[in-house]
Amino acid sequence: MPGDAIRAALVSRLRISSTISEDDIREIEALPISARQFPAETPVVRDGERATDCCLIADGFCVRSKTIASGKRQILSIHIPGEIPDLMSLFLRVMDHELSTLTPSTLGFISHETLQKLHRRSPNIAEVFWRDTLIDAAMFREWIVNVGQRPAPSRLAHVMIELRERLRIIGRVDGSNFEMPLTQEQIGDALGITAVHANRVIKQLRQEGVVELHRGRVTVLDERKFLELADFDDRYLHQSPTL
Amino acid sequence: MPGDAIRAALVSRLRISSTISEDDIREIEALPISARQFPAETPVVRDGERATDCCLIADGFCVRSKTIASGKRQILSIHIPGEIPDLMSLFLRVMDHELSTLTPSTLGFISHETLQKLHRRSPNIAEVFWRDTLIDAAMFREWIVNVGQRPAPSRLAHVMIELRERLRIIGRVDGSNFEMPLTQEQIGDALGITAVHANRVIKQLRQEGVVELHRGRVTVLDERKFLELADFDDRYLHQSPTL
DNA sequence: TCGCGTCCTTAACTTTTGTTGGAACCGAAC
DNA sequence: GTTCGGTTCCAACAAAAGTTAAGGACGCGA
Repeated sequence: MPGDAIRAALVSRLRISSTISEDDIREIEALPISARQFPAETPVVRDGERATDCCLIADGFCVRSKTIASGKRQILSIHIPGEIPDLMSLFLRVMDHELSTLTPSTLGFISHETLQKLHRRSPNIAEVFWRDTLIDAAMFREWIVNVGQRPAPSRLAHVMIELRERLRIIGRVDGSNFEMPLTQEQIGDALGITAVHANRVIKQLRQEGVVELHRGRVTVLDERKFLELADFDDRYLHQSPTL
Repeated sequence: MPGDAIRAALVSRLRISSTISEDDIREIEALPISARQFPAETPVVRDGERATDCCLIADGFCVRSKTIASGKRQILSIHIPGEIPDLMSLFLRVMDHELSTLTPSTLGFISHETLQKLHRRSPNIAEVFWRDTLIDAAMFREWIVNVGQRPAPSRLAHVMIELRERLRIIGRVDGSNFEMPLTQEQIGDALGITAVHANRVIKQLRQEGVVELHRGRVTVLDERKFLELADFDDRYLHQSPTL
Protein backbone atom coordinates (compact mmCIF):
# COMPACT_ATOMS: atom_id res chain seq x y z
CA MET A 1 0.00 0.00 0.00
CA PRO A 2 1.44 3.38 -0.99
CA GLY A 3 2.07 5.95 1.71
CA ASP A 4 -0.56 8.26 0.29
CA ALA A 5 -3.37 5.80 0.81
CA ILE A 6 -2.33 5.38 4.43
CA ARG A 7 -2.59 9.11 5.09
CA ALA A 8 -5.86 9.34 3.18
CA ALA A 9 -7.63 6.95 5.55
CA LEU A 10 -6.49 9.03 8.53
CA VAL A 11 -7.51 12.32 6.99
CA SER A 12 -10.93 11.13 5.90
CA ARG A 13 -11.60 9.92 9.41
CA LEU A 14 -10.46 13.15 11.08
CA ARG A 15 -12.57 15.20 8.66
CA ILE A 16 -15.68 13.46 9.91
CA SER A 17 -15.07 14.13 13.57
CA SER A 18 -13.38 17.56 13.45
CA THR A 19 -13.14 20.71 11.39
CA ILE A 20 -9.75 20.91 9.69
CA SER A 21 -8.45 23.49 7.26
CA GLU A 22 -6.89 22.51 3.95
CA ASP A 23 -3.55 23.82 5.20
CA ASP A 24 -3.74 21.53 8.19
CA ILE A 25 -4.59 18.61 5.96
CA ARG A 26 -1.51 19.27 3.89
CA GLU A 27 0.54 19.31 7.07
CA ILE A 28 -0.88 15.97 8.15
CA GLU A 29 -0.35 14.50 4.71
CA ALA A 30 3.26 15.62 4.81
CA LEU A 31 4.00 13.66 7.99
CA PRO A 32 6.89 11.24 7.60
CA ILE A 33 5.56 7.74 8.15
CA SER A 34 7.48 4.49 8.04
CA ALA A 35 5.37 1.46 7.22
CA ARG A 36 5.84 -2.07 8.53
CA GLN A 37 3.99 -5.34 8.03
CA PHE A 38 2.79 -7.41 10.98
CA PRO A 39 1.41 -10.97 10.92
CA ALA A 40 -1.92 -11.80 12.54
CA GLU A 41 -2.13 -12.13 16.35
CA THR A 42 1.12 -10.28 16.99
CA PRO A 43 1.89 -7.69 19.66
CA VAL A 44 2.78 -4.26 18.27
CA VAL A 45 3.41 -2.43 21.54
CA ARG A 46 3.55 -4.31 24.82
CA ASP A 47 2.20 -3.39 28.23
CA GLY A 48 4.96 -1.69 30.20
CA GLU A 49 6.95 -0.74 27.11
CA ARG A 50 8.11 2.84 26.56
CA ALA A 51 6.78 4.05 23.22
CA THR A 52 8.65 6.41 20.89
CA ASP A 53 6.21 6.34 17.99
CA CYS A 54 2.49 6.33 17.37
CA CYS A 55 1.03 3.74 15.10
CA LEU A 56 -1.41 4.42 12.28
CA ILE A 57 -3.32 1.44 10.94
CA ALA A 58 -3.03 1.43 7.16
CA ASP A 59 -4.57 -1.97 6.71
CA GLY A 60 -5.84 -4.71 9.01
CA PHE A 61 -7.61 -4.97 12.35
CA CYS A 62 -5.99 -4.47 15.77
CA VAL A 63 -7.09 -4.65 19.39
CA ARG A 64 -5.97 -3.12 22.65
CA SER A 65 -6.08 -5.35 25.71
CA LYS A 66 -4.98 -5.80 29.29
CA THR A 67 -4.09 -9.08 30.98
CA ILE A 68 -4.49 -9.41 34.75
CA ALA A 69 -2.58 -11.52 37.26
CA SER A 70 -5.00 -14.43 37.02
CA GLY A 71 -4.24 -14.63 33.30
CA LYS A 72 -7.62 -13.36 32.19
CA ARG A 73 -7.55 -10.92 29.31
CA GLN A 74 -9.88 -8.03 28.57
CA ILE A 75 -10.11 -6.52 25.11
CA LEU A 76 -10.61 -2.76 25.45
CA SER A 77 -11.22 -1.72 21.86
CA ILE A 78 -11.12 -2.90 18.29
CA HIS A 79 -9.30 -0.77 15.72
CA ILE A 80 -9.65 -0.38 11.98
CA PRO A 81 -7.68 1.31 9.18
CA GLY A 82 -7.27 5.07 9.52
CA GLU A 83 -7.08 4.97 13.32
CA ILE A 84 -4.13 5.70 15.62
CA PRO A 85 -4.83 3.33 18.51
CA ASP A 86 -1.86 4.41 20.62
CA LEU A 87 -2.03 8.17 20.15
CA MET A 88 -2.21 8.35 23.94
CA SER A 89 1.40 7.16 24.14
CA LEU A 90 2.44 10.65 23.03
CA PHE A 91 2.00 11.86 26.61
CA LEU A 92 1.63 8.57 28.47
CA ARG A 93 4.96 7.14 27.45
CA VAL A 94 4.88 3.90 29.35
CA MET A 95 2.11 1.72 27.96
CA ASP A 96 -0.50 0.55 30.46
CA HIS A 97 -1.96 -1.96 27.99
CA GLU A 98 -1.04 -3.89 24.90
CA LEU A 99 -1.70 -3.19 21.24
CA SER A 100 -1.72 -6.21 18.95
CA THR A 101 -2.87 -7.22 15.51
CA LEU A 102 -5.90 -9.38 14.87
CA THR A 103 -5.30 -9.91 11.16
CA PRO A 104 -2.13 -9.41 9.09
CA SER A 105 -1.67 -5.64 9.14
CA THR A 106 0.24 -2.78 7.59
CA LEU A 107 1.09 -0.20 10.21
CA GLY A 108 2.59 3.25 9.71
CA PHE A 109 4.76 4.67 12.48
CA ILE A 110 5.02 8.38 13.22
CA SER A 111 7.59 9.45 15.81
CA HIS A 112 6.47 11.29 18.92
CA GLU A 113 9.04 13.94 18.13
CA THR A 114 7.49 14.67 14.75
CA LEU A 115 4.00 14.87 16.23
CA GLN A 116 5.07 17.13 19.06
CA LYS A 117 6.77 19.53 16.66
CA LEU A 118 3.66 19.57 14.51
CA HIS A 119 1.49 20.39 17.53
CA ARG A 120 3.74 23.27 18.53
CA ARG A 121 3.62 24.60 15.00
CA SER A 122 -0.12 24.18 14.64
CA PRO A 123 -2.34 24.33 17.72
CA ASN A 124 -5.32 23.60 15.45
CA ILE A 125 -3.93 20.22 14.56
CA ALA A 126 -3.06 19.59 18.20
CA GLU A 127 -6.71 20.16 19.03
CA VAL A 128 -7.86 17.76 16.34
CA PHE A 129 -5.62 15.04 17.74
CA TRP A 130 -6.56 15.89 21.30
CA ARG A 131 -10.20 15.54 20.34
CA ASP A 132 -9.36 12.19 18.78
CA THR A 133 -7.99 10.93 22.10
CA LEU A 134 -11.12 12.22 23.83
CA ILE A 135 -13.34 10.26 21.46
CA ASP A 136 -11.21 7.25 22.30
CA ALA A 137 -12.03 7.85 25.97
CA ALA A 138 -15.74 8.24 25.15
CA MET A 139 -15.63 4.82 23.53
CA PHE A 140 -14.08 3.37 26.68
CA ARG A 141 -16.89 4.83 28.74
CA GLU A 142 -19.47 3.15 26.55
CA TRP A 143 -17.47 -0.08 26.72
CA ILE A 144 -17.65 0.05 30.54
CA VAL A 145 -21.42 0.40 30.33
CA ASN A 146 -21.61 -2.45 27.88
CA VAL A 147 -19.63 -4.86 30.01
CA GLY A 148 -21.12 -3.66 33.28
CA GLN A 149 -24.82 -3.37 32.55
CA ARG A 150 -26.00 -5.08 29.42
CA PRO A 151 -26.98 -8.75 29.20
CA ALA A 152 -24.55 -10.77 27.09
CA PRO A 153 -26.58 -10.85 23.85
CA SER A 154 -26.94 -7.05 23.94
CA ARG A 155 -23.24 -6.70 24.63
CA LEU A 156 -22.38 -8.60 21.51
CA ALA A 157 -24.87 -6.67 19.40
CA HIS A 158 -23.55 -3.40 20.74
CA VAL A 159 -19.93 -4.17 19.95
CA MET A 160 -20.98 -5.26 16.48
CA ILE A 161 -22.90 -2.10 15.75
CA GLU A 162 -20.17 0.14 17.08
CA LEU A 163 -17.71 -1.58 14.79
CA ARG A 164 -20.10 -1.34 11.85
CA GLU A 165 -20.68 2.38 12.29
CA ARG A 166 -16.97 3.00 12.32
CA LEU A 167 -16.36 0.76 9.32
CA ARG A 168 -19.07 2.63 7.46
CA ILE A 169 -17.02 5.84 7.57
CA ILE A 170 -14.15 4.23 5.73
CA GLY A 171 -16.50 2.56 3.28
CA ARG A 172 -16.12 -0.97 4.51
CA VAL A 173 -19.72 -1.99 5.08
CA ASP A 174 -21.23 -4.01 2.27
CA GLY A 175 -25.01 -3.97 2.62
CA SER A 176 -25.81 -6.08 5.64
CA ASN A 177 -22.29 -7.51 5.82
CA PHE A 178 -19.13 -6.34 7.48
CA GLU A 179 -15.95 -7.79 8.87
CA MET A 180 -15.38 -8.62 12.51
CA PRO A 181 -12.35 -10.90 12.49
CA LEU A 182 -12.43 -12.12 16.09
CA THR A 183 -12.46 -15.72 17.24
CA GLN A 184 -15.09 -16.68 19.80
CA GLU A 185 -12.34 -16.68 22.38
CA GLN A 186 -11.59 -13.05 21.53
CA ILE A 187 -15.27 -12.12 21.50
CA GLY A 188 -15.45 -13.52 25.01
CA ASP A 189 -12.46 -11.40 26.03
CA ALA A 190 -14.15 -8.33 24.59
CA LEU A 191 -17.49 -8.93 26.31
CA GLY A 192 -16.17 -10.12 29.64
CA ILE A 193 -17.56 -13.65 29.25
CA THR A 194 -16.02 -17.03 28.53
CA ALA A 195 -15.62 -18.43 25.03
CA VAL A 196 -18.21 -21.12 25.79
CA HIS A 197 -20.73 -18.52 26.78
CA ALA A 198 -19.83 -16.39 23.75
CA ASN A 199 -20.70 -19.41 21.64
CA ARG A 200 -24.05 -19.78 23.39
CA VAL A 201 -24.86 -16.14 22.75
CA ILE A 202 -23.85 -16.27 19.09
CA LYS A 203 -25.97 -19.37 18.63
CA GLN A 204 -28.93 -17.67 20.29
CA LEU A 205 -28.71 -14.59 18.06
CA ARG A 206 -28.50 -16.81 15.01
CA GLN A 207 -31.50 -18.90 16.07
CA GLU A 208 -33.54 -15.81 16.81
CA GLY A 209 -32.76 -14.53 13.34
CA VAL A 210 -30.94 -11.40 14.49
CA VAL A 211 -27.40 -11.77 13.16
CA GLU A 212 -25.23 -14.43 11.67
CA LEU A 213 -21.51 -14.55 12.46
CA HIS A 214 -19.37 -16.76 10.33
CA ARG A 215 -15.60 -16.76 9.91
CA GLY A 216 -15.08 -13.18 10.94
CA ARG A 217 -17.97 -11.88 8.87
CA VAL A 218 -21.19 -10.47 10.31
CA THR A 219 -24.46 -10.67 8.40
CA VAL A 220 -27.40 -8.77 9.81
CA LEU A 221 -30.58 -10.80 9.44
CA ASP A 222 -33.06 -8.45 11.07
CA GLU A 223 -31.93 -4.86 11.38
CA ARG A 224 -34.79 -3.80 13.66
CA LYS A 225 -34.22 -6.58 16.17
CA PHE A 226 -30.49 -5.96 15.96
CA LEU A 227 -30.73 -2.25 16.78
CA GLU A 228 -33.25 -2.84 19.54
CA LEU A 229 -31.12 -5.49 21.17
CA ALA A 230 -27.94 -3.40 21.01
CA ASP A 231 -29.48 -0.35 22.69
CA PHE A 232 -27.16 1.69 20.49
CA ASP A 233 -26.97 5.49 20.50
CA ASP A 234 -24.16 6.78 18.32
CA ARG A 235 -23.75 10.08 20.14
CA TYR A 236 -20.73 8.83 22.04
CA LEU A 237 -18.79 8.35 18.81
CA HIS A 238 -18.88 12.15 18.30
CA GLN A 239 -18.80 11.74 14.55
CA SER A 240 -19.63 15.36 13.88
CA PRO A 241 -17.49 18.44 14.55
CA THR A 242 -20.44 20.25 16.15
CA LEU A 243 -20.82 17.67 18.90
CA MET B 1 -13.48 27.79 50.85
CA PRO B 2 -11.33 30.60 49.43
CA GLY B 3 -10.52 30.56 45.72
CA ASP B 4 -6.83 30.03 46.44
CA ALA B 5 -7.42 26.74 48.18
CA ILE B 6 -9.43 25.50 45.21
CA ARG B 7 -6.59 26.20 42.81
CA ALA B 8 -4.03 24.74 45.20
CA ALA B 9 -5.68 21.30 45.09
CA LEU B 10 -5.58 21.34 41.30
CA VAL B 11 -1.97 22.46 41.11
CA SER B 12 -0.73 19.95 43.65
CA ARG B 13 -2.39 17.18 41.69
CA LEU B 14 -0.99 18.29 38.34
CA ARG B 15 2.50 18.59 39.83
CA ILE B 16 2.44 14.91 40.71
CA SER B 17 1.50 13.72 37.24
CA SER B 18 3.31 16.26 35.03
CA THR B 19 6.29 18.57 34.92
CA ILE B 20 5.13 22.18 35.14
CA SER B 21 7.19 25.34 35.32
CA GLU B 22 6.60 27.97 37.99
CA ASP B 23 5.42 30.35 35.28
CA ASP B 24 2.79 27.86 34.18
CA ILE B 25 1.66 27.39 37.74
CA ARG B 26 1.16 31.11 38.09
CA GLU B 27 -0.92 31.05 34.90
CA ILE B 28 -3.09 28.27 36.25
CA GLU B 29 -3.46 29.98 39.60
CA ALA B 30 -4.59 33.13 37.83
CA LEU B 31 -7.50 31.37 36.10
CA PRO B 32 -10.83 33.02 36.82
CA ILE B 33 -13.04 30.53 38.61
CA SER B 34 -16.57 30.98 39.83
CA ALA B 35 -17.56 28.74 42.71
CA ARG B 36 -20.95 27.22 43.38
CA GLN B 37 -22.37 24.94 46.04
CA PHE B 38 -24.24 21.76 45.17
CA PRO B 39 -26.26 19.51 47.50
CA ALA B 40 -25.60 15.77 47.65
CA GLU B 41 -26.91 13.51 44.87
CA THR B 42 -27.41 16.33 42.38
CA PRO B 43 -26.62 16.40 38.67
CA VAL B 44 -23.99 18.98 37.71
CA VAL B 45 -23.91 18.38 33.96
CA ARG B 46 -26.46 16.14 32.30
CA ASP B 47 -26.06 13.62 29.51
CA GLY B 48 -26.83 15.32 26.20
CA GLU B 49 -26.21 18.81 27.55
CA ARG B 50 -23.88 21.22 25.76
CA ALA B 51 -21.19 22.35 28.19
CA THR B 52 -19.63 25.82 28.24
CA ASP B 53 -17.47 25.39 31.33
CA CYS B 54 -15.29 22.82 32.96
CA CYS B 55 -15.82 21.99 36.56
CA LEU B 56 -13.10 21.79 39.20
CA ILE B 57 -13.98 20.00 42.42
CA ALA B 58 -13.01 22.20 45.35
CA ASP B 59 -14.68 20.08 47.96
CA GLY B 60 -16.85 16.96 47.95
CA PHE B 61 -17.11 13.74 45.98
CA CYS B 62 -18.63 13.38 42.50
CA VAL B 63 -19.28 10.54 40.04
CA ARG B 64 -19.69 10.24 36.32
CA SER B 65 -22.31 7.78 35.09
CA LYS B 66 -24.36 6.63 32.14
CA THR B 67 -27.92 5.32 32.25
CA ILE B 68 -29.13 2.93 29.56
CA ALA B 69 -32.57 2.40 28.07
CA SER B 70 -33.47 -0.37 30.53
CA GLY B 71 -32.90 2.10 33.35
CA LYS B 72 -29.72 0.49 34.61
CA ARG B 73 -26.97 2.88 35.59
CA GLN B 74 -23.22 2.41 35.38
CA ILE B 75 -20.85 4.55 37.41
CA LEU B 76 -17.75 5.26 35.32
CA SER B 77 -15.51 7.02 37.80
CA ILE B 78 -15.39 8.57 41.24
CA HIS B 79 -13.93 12.06 41.60
CA ILE B 80 -12.30 13.88 44.48
CA PRO B 81 -11.19 17.45 45.21
CA GLY B 82 -8.58 18.88 42.83
CA GLU B 83 -9.92 17.00 39.82
CA ILE B 84 -11.66 18.33 36.70
CA PRO B 85 -14.03 15.48 35.85
CA ASP B 86 -15.43 17.04 32.70
CA LEU B 87 -12.25 18.44 31.17
CA MET B 88 -13.17 16.38 28.11
CA SER B 89 -16.12 18.69 27.47
CA LEU B 90 -13.61 21.28 26.20
CA PHE B 91 -13.52 19.46 22.87
CA LEU B 92 -16.48 17.10 23.20
CA ARG B 93 -19.08 19.75 23.76
CA VAL B 94 -22.17 17.59 23.98
CA MET B 95 -21.94 15.43 27.08
CA ASP B 96 -22.21 11.66 26.50
CA HIS B 97 -22.61 10.97 30.22
CA GLU B 98 -23.67 12.66 33.41
CA LEU B 99 -21.63 14.29 36.16
CA SER B 100 -23.28 14.45 39.57
CA THR B 101 -22.40 15.01 43.20
CA LEU B 102 -22.26 12.25 45.77
CA THR B 103 -21.85 14.49 48.81
CA PRO B 104 -22.56 18.21 49.21
CA SER B 105 -19.86 19.82 47.05
CA THR B 106 -18.20 23.09 46.21
CA LEU B 107 -17.43 23.25 42.51
CA GLY B 108 -15.41 25.86 40.62
CA PHE B 109 -16.30 26.59 37.03
CA ILE B 110 -13.77 27.65 34.39
CA SER B 111 -15.11 28.68 31.01
CA HIS B 112 -14.05 26.79 27.90
CA GLU B 113 -13.12 30.11 26.35
CA THR B 114 -10.68 30.91 29.13
CA LEU B 115 -9.09 27.48 28.92
CA GLN B 116 -8.77 27.60 25.16
CA LYS B 117 -7.07 30.98 25.27
CA LEU B 118 -4.70 29.68 27.92
CA HIS B 119 -3.81 26.70 25.77
CA ARG B 120 -3.08 28.91 22.76
CA ARG B 121 -0.89 31.11 24.90
CA SER B 122 0.92 28.25 26.56
CA PRO B 123 1.31 24.95 24.71
CA ASN B 124 3.04 23.57 27.80
CA ILE B 125 -0.08 23.96 29.86
CA ALA B 126 -2.17 22.52 27.03
CA GLU B 127 0.01 19.43 27.19
CA VAL B 128 -0.43 19.13 30.94
CA PHE B 129 -4.20 19.24 30.57
CA TRP B 130 -4.10 16.91 27.57
CA ARG B 131 -2.12 14.46 29.64
CA ASP B 132 -4.71 14.79 32.39
CA THR B 133 -7.46 13.70 29.99
CA LEU B 134 -5.27 10.79 28.90
CA ILE B 135 -4.87 9.63 32.49
CA ASP B 136 -8.64 9.84 32.76
CA ALA B 137 -8.85 7.48 29.77
CA ALA B 138 -6.28 5.15 31.35
CA MET B 139 -8.51 4.91 34.39
CA PHE B 140 -11.46 4.00 32.19
CA ARG B 141 -9.40 1.21 30.65
CA GLU B 142 -8.65 -0.22 34.06
CA TRP B 143 -12.31 0.15 35.01
CA ILE B 144 -13.28 -1.95 31.96
CA VAL B 145 -10.89 -4.66 33.10
CA ASN B 146 -12.27 -4.48 36.60
CA VAL B 147 -15.89 -4.86 35.56
CA GLY B 148 -15.14 -7.33 32.79
CA GLN B 149 -12.69 -9.75 34.34
CA ARG B 150 -12.41 -9.61 38.09
CA PRO B 151 -14.68 -11.50 40.49
CA ALA B 152 -16.94 -9.20 42.48
CA PRO B 153 -14.89 -9.12 45.72
CA SER B 154 -11.77 -8.15 43.76
CA ARG B 155 -13.71 -5.51 41.90
CA LEU B 156 -14.71 -3.85 45.11
CA ALA B 157 -11.20 -4.04 46.54
CA HIS B 158 -9.77 -2.59 43.34
CA VAL B 159 -12.11 0.40 43.27
CA MET B 160 -11.34 1.00 46.93
CA ILE B 161 -7.59 0.96 46.44
CA GLU B 162 -7.72 3.18 43.37
CA LEU B 163 -9.71 5.70 45.34
CA ARG B 164 -7.32 5.45 48.28
CA GLU B 165 -4.24 6.03 46.16
CA ARG B 166 -5.79 9.14 44.67
CA LEU B 167 -6.94 10.41 48.06
CA ARG B 168 -3.43 9.90 49.37
CA ILE B 169 -2.08 12.54 46.97
CA ILE B 170 -4.33 15.20 48.40
CA GLY B 171 -3.62 14.09 51.95
CA ARG B 172 -6.96 12.54 52.72
CA VAL B 173 -5.97 9.08 53.90
CA ASP B 174 -5.86 8.70 57.66
CA GLY B 175 -3.88 5.57 58.51
CA SER B 176 -6.02 2.65 57.44
CA ASN B 177 -9.10 4.81 56.98
CA PHE B 178 -10.43 6.81 54.08
CA GLU B 179 -13.73 8.09 52.76
CA MET B 180 -15.79 6.33 50.15
CA PRO B 181 -19.22 7.93 50.44
CA LEU B 182 -21.22 5.55 48.25
CA THR B 183 -24.35 3.69 49.24
CA GLN B 184 -24.44 -0.02 48.50
CA GLU B 185 -26.74 0.79 45.61
CA GLN B 186 -24.06 3.05 44.15
CA ILE B 187 -21.33 0.52 44.81
CA GLY B 188 -23.39 -1.93 42.81
CA ASP B 189 -23.67 0.58 39.97
CA ALA B 190 -19.92 1.06 40.01
CA LEU B 191 -19.09 -2.64 39.99
CA GLY B 192 -21.75 -3.77 37.56
CA ILE B 193 -23.63 -5.86 40.15
CA THR B 194 -26.90 -5.42 42.04
CA ALA B 195 -27.12 -3.73 45.42
CA VAL B 196 -28.05 -7.05 47.02
CA HIS B 197 -24.94 -8.67 45.66
CA ALA B 198 -22.84 -5.66 46.66
CA ASN B 199 -24.10 -6.25 50.18
CA ARG B 200 -23.08 -9.92 50.01
CA VAL B 201 -19.61 -8.98 48.84
CA ILE B 202 -19.14 -6.33 51.52
CA LYS B 203 -20.26 -8.82 54.14
CA GLN B 204 -17.84 -11.41 52.82
CA LEU B 205 -14.87 -9.03 52.92
CA ARG B 206 -15.77 -8.03 56.45
CA GLN B 207 -16.11 -11.64 57.61
CA GLU B 208 -12.80 -12.57 56.02
CA GLY B 209 -11.17 -9.70 57.87
CA VAL B 210 -10.08 -7.81 54.76
CA VAL B 211 -11.89 -4.48 54.94
CA GLU B 212 -14.70 -2.92 56.85
CA LEU B 213 -17.05 -0.47 55.15
CA HIS B 214 -19.30 1.57 57.37
CA ARG B 215 -21.24 4.71 56.55
CA GLY B 216 -19.04 5.82 53.69
CA ARG B 217 -15.82 5.10 55.54
CA VAL B 218 -13.40 2.30 54.63
CA THR B 219 -11.19 0.68 57.25
CA VAL B 220 -8.53 -1.70 56.02
CA LEU B 221 -8.26 -4.68 58.34
CA ASP B 222 -5.57 -6.67 56.57
CA GLU B 223 -3.49 -4.72 54.10
CA ARG B 224 -1.80 -7.79 52.63
CA LYS B 225 -5.06 -9.62 51.90
CA PHE B 226 -6.54 -6.39 50.61
CA LEU B 227 -3.76 -5.74 48.09
CA GLU B 228 -3.69 -9.34 46.97
CA LEU B 229 -7.41 -9.43 46.41
CA ALA B 230 -7.47 -6.16 44.48
CA ASP B 231 -4.76 -7.20 42.01
CA PHE B 232 -3.76 -3.55 41.99
CA ASP B 233 -0.88 -2.13 39.94
CA ASP B 234 -0.73 1.65 40.13
CA ARG B 235 1.05 2.12 36.81
CA TYR B 236 -2.14 3.07 35.04
CA LEU B 237 -2.58 6.11 37.27
CA HIS B 238 0.58 7.59 35.70
CA GLN B 239 1.37 9.47 38.87
CA SER B 240 4.87 10.41 37.76
CA PRO B 241 5.91 12.76 34.97
CA THR B 242 8.42 10.24 33.66
CA LEU B 243 5.78 7.62 32.94
C1' DT C 1 -4.77 -36.97 0.43
C1' DC C 2 -3.89 -37.41 4.96
C1' DG C 3 -3.06 -35.70 9.40
C1' DC C 4 -2.75 -31.95 12.54
C1' DG C 5 -4.14 -28.00 14.83
C1' DT C 6 -7.35 -24.42 15.64
C1' DC C 7 -11.74 -23.10 16.17
C1' DC C 8 -16.46 -24.10 16.79
C1' DT C 9 -20.05 -26.63 19.00
C1' DT C 10 -22.53 -28.93 22.53
C1' DA C 11 -23.75 -31.21 27.02
C1' DA C 12 -23.70 -31.73 32.09
C1' DC C 13 -22.71 -29.75 36.05
C1' DT C 14 -21.16 -25.91 39.37
C1' DT C 15 -20.83 -21.32 40.82
C1' DT C 16 -22.00 -16.70 40.71
C1' DT C 17 -25.23 -13.31 40.37
C1' DG C 18 -30.01 -11.53 40.01
C1' DT C 19 -34.81 -11.20 41.98
C1' DT C 20 -38.13 -10.73 45.29
C1' DG C 21 -39.65 -9.60 49.54
C1' DG C 22 -39.19 -8.53 54.09
C1' DA C 23 -36.94 -7.15 58.69
C1' DA C 24 -33.82 -4.30 61.32
C1' DC C 25 -31.39 -0.02 61.70
C1' DC C 26 -30.54 4.87 61.71
C1' DG C 27 -30.74 9.75 61.03
C1' DA C 28 -33.49 13.73 60.02
C1' DA C 29 -37.65 16.29 60.50
C1' DC C 30 -41.73 17.18 62.92
C1' DG D 1 -39.73 11.18 71.17
C1' DT D 2 -41.96 9.56 67.22
C1' DT D 3 -42.47 8.93 62.56
C1' DC D 4 -40.74 8.40 58.16
C1' DG D 5 -37.64 7.27 54.35
C1' DG D 6 -33.62 5.50 53.03
C1' DT D 7 -30.18 2.29 53.80
C1' DT D 8 -28.45 -2.04 55.30
C1' DC D 9 -28.98 -6.78 55.81
C1' DC D 10 -30.69 -11.31 54.89
C1' DA D 11 -33.04 -15.57 53.04
C1' DA D 12 -35.01 -18.42 49.31
C1' DC D 13 -35.35 -19.11 44.82
C1' DA D 14 -34.38 -18.19 39.68
C1' DA D 15 -31.43 -17.08 36.02
C1' DA D 16 -27.02 -16.25 33.95
C1' DA D 17 -22.52 -17.44 33.39
C1' DG D 18 -18.35 -20.39 34.36
C1' DT D 19 -16.11 -25.08 34.09
C1' DT D 20 -14.92 -29.23 32.17
C1' DA D 21 -14.87 -32.37 28.74
C1' DA D 22 -15.41 -34.12 24.29
C1' DG D 23 -16.73 -34.51 19.38
C1' DG D 24 -16.87 -32.26 14.83
C1' DA D 25 -15.67 -28.93 11.10
C1' DC D 26 -12.37 -26.82 8.56
C1' DG D 27 -8.04 -25.12 6.56
C1' DC D 28 -3.29 -25.86 5.91
C1' DG D 29 0.86 -28.03 5.11
C1' DA D 30 3.48 -32.30 4.48
